[in-house]
Amino acid sequence: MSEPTREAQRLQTWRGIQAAAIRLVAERGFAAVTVEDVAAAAGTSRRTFFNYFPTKVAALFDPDPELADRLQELVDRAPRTGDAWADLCWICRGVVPRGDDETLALRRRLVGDFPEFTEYVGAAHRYVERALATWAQSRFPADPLHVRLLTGTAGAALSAAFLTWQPDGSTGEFADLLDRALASVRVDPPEPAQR
Amino acid sequence: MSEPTREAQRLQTWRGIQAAAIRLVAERGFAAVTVEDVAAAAGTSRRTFFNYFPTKVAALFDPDPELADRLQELVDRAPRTGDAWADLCWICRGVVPRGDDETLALRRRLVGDFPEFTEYVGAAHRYVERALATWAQSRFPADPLHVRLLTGTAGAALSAAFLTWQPDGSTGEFADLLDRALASVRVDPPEPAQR
DNA sequence: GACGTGGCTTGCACCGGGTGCAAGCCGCCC
DNA sequence: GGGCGGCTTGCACCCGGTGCAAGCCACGTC
Repeated sequence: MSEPTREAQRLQTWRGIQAAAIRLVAERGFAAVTVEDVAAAAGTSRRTFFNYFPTKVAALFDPDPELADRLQELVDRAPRTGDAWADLCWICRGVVPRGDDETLALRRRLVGDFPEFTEYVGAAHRYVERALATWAQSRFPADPLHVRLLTGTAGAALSAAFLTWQPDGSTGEFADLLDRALASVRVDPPEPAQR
Repeated sequence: MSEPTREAQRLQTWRGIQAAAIRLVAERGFAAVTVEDVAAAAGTSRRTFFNYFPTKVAALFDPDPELADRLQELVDRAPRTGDAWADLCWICRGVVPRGDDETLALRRRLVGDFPEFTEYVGAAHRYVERALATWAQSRFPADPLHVRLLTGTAGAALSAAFLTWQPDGSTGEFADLLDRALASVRVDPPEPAQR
């Protein structure tokens, strides 16, 4: 057997746990699966589960480390035109590559099958929002209202598109839906406070 | 003493628990206060606490029943112009009466003192979002994307304004801030799916 | 004014998510 | 080969949240 370097080992168990979590929850529903179940299915201990994921929801929605890297890169390369909202949309579009809908469909089906789950959808995109937030923050350090409006609105558009999208294809490709959602919303710099 | 009708009694303990919760959390922070503490401070039992509030956060952010009634009334009276986003803004503005900033300031101070708390802010406005959602739903039953964009964006604006507002008055009145937030965002009907 | 119904409270027992701690295992580097 | 340090695991614990069943008492009825 090849040398199981520590890093590779870690990535592997990370993915093992996430895969187990998604599979089990898809089968039985969120409430009917305990962390212990997931850990066992992934061949680790309950305690180890929490070494990798801070919460049960995180196991379902935390982004694959490689994807997180890609997101960071995206943020770094974001354009800086005069239209901040347009730039933000550019990043959002980059988050969802066309065609590659596999895990997205899985997660979306989770929400469809178990509606109680909808309240976690916000958390699902929170890591994107965090990235957007640092971007916006670096761009408008003096205008916190603008920063929060930009990131919050982008998050709303993401969630709206995600919830409206149907994994059976009846609503078309997710990327297109997200485009429509982003196109119908606008955030402009708020006028400065009364002086 | 006057007759303690059941309804009045109930409202009183509801308010007692919420007041105790806000006070204690403001003093010690969210994590350092247990449900048992709150119940004891309110002079009831732990179990009763959960008869009134489904979760610990709810005790802090659930709207006073009378306020909830007012919100419902507001939704019923909302205008129905051709501009749905404008109508929605009208409702949002009605939620926050000018001048009456007391409990708002209390809650805002909570977030200021304990930043870990920020993630619950969304939950804080969720009851508003729910009301907006039914309104939007009744208005655009055939366009779920539009419905979700409207309510999600409105919620984002509310949260952004709430987080940017400073209870010390340095950012002016909350209602004004909310106005600026709402004014700098727009949601238009998404173009229909490709056909 | 007595009485029974039913809502509200409460204690109890239980589940399960999340955490600190300390011991052990083993890849890695010197 | 040997020690350092990261990763795993079990254990004990805290606390949020829930079902249940018993008791209490306001309220409507006669």
